[in-house]
Amino acid sequence: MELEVISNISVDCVVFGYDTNKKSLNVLLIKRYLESEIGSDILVDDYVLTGYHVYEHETLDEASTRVLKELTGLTDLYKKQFKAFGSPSRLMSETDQIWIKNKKFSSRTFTIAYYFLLKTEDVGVGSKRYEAKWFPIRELPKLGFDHEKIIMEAYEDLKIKCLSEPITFELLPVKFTINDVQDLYESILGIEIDNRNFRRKLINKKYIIALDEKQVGVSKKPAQLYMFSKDIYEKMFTKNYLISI
Amino acid sequence: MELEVISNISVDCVVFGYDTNKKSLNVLLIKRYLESEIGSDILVDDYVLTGYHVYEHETLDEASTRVLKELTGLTDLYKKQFKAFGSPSRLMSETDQIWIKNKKFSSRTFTIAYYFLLKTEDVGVGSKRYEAKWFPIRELPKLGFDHEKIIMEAYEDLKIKCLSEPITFELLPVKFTINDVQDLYESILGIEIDNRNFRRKLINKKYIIALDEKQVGVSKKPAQLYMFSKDIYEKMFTKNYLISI
DNA sequence: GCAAAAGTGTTCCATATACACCCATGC
DNA sequence: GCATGGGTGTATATGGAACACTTTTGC
Repeated sequence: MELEVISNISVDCVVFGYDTNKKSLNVLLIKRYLESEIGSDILVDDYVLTGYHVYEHETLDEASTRVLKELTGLTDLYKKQFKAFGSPSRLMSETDQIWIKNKKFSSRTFTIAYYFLLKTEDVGVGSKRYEAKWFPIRELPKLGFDHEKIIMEAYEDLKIKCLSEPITFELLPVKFTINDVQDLYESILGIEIDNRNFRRKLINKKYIIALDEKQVGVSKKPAQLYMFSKDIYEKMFTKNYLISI
Repeated sequence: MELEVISNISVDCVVFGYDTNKKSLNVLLIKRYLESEIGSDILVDDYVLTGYHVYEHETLDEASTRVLKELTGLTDLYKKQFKAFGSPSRLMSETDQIWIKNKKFSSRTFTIAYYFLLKTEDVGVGSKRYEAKWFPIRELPKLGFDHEKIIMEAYEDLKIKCLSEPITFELLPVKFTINDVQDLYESILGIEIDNRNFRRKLINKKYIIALDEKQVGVSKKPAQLYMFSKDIYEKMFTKNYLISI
């Protein structure tokens, strides 16, 4: 069977990358640029999410994994399908229409949106044929299609999810300090957290394991390093039915 | 513009209905039945979710609302889009293929799944051209397509969601007793809850309002009736950032 | 020695949990 | 008067929230 794309269905990937040094939660975006053939006016110049149409033989999950691998080379990342977007008007802005006509895409395309979690440093941006760039979640550039909406909905989902599941460790290096984790939560949630309470809470978790190692090469007191044990977490996990409405 | 359906995209609706008297959480399903033209063998005889293809002019939300209105006559229900399903194998069982060929549907259809919450008693089952029937969530019949999977994923989502948002009141009559609410949580979650603790918890909420009314027509001590005030809930609502991982 | 961030303890309060009996009503 | 489900109180334990100073290191 030939590889055949389904012309009206795509996946779009919101790639969240955390930069531990800059304490910045970022989104990976791709340049969208088009000049007119005559006069070389700039017709389209903005950013979009990475995404592509789904192939006939693929599941949605496979399509999203493929798209992400093409851009970053990475697989086995944390991934969540969080919402489908299919409003008739979602690709109807003037620039979107110019783009779609140029690329001969269908103007009624439904997209299934995923988000991925990784460390910003794990992506060799620019090594690929795409012009991809990290943007802090609070400093997004002009975005094409309905991608700003998609990013914001992914972010809302991430904010809720990080409160109840240990997905934050997908955004951190294997070895991290307690303060790294706190900084990350503060970045994601946009709040301040009391350091003493937060430390106590984390250190008491059995799946947060103190290593026999400290930071090196820092010009201050080197901090204790920890790791997260998914194994222990999953073994301990017991569903709780606390009703908090 | 003519009404034109998008042949490879549908919405499917998991309709949850709670029966306060029977203390039963139910799912509304539609009979799928087909006999062979010669010999009248039964080719297809099972149940499916209500759903239909999306029209060109519609959003996904509008399509789901339309489908639900056609079946139940109801609008303005609690609704959540919870997942898209698009595996190439999702409609590939033998009976599904017979059905699809008979109905001339596309065998690679993506569906965007929603769930709805309502009171079983609000639906006049049988009043429509569909043969629709309620089934307790733990006693589902043989289901076509991948609809058992869809229902189970909707149910998992509902279980999580009812712990943190007051969506349970969508499943109860306007006036309810505290024990009604407890029974509902026990039905959804499949657990037992301590009555004294549960009562105290609920009665202390400002948005649970004691009415000047008691049950009538019961052959026992009539219980105090309460209502839920969405207004008060929303005014009081403050996002909490409790990290419980 | 100084700048910079790491690390540390205690008190108070809210809320979850465990647990068993009396009460009001309709029949 | 009795069956049925409605309704009540207390003690304990756990964990969150508030709060400020000392320590360690590299330079």
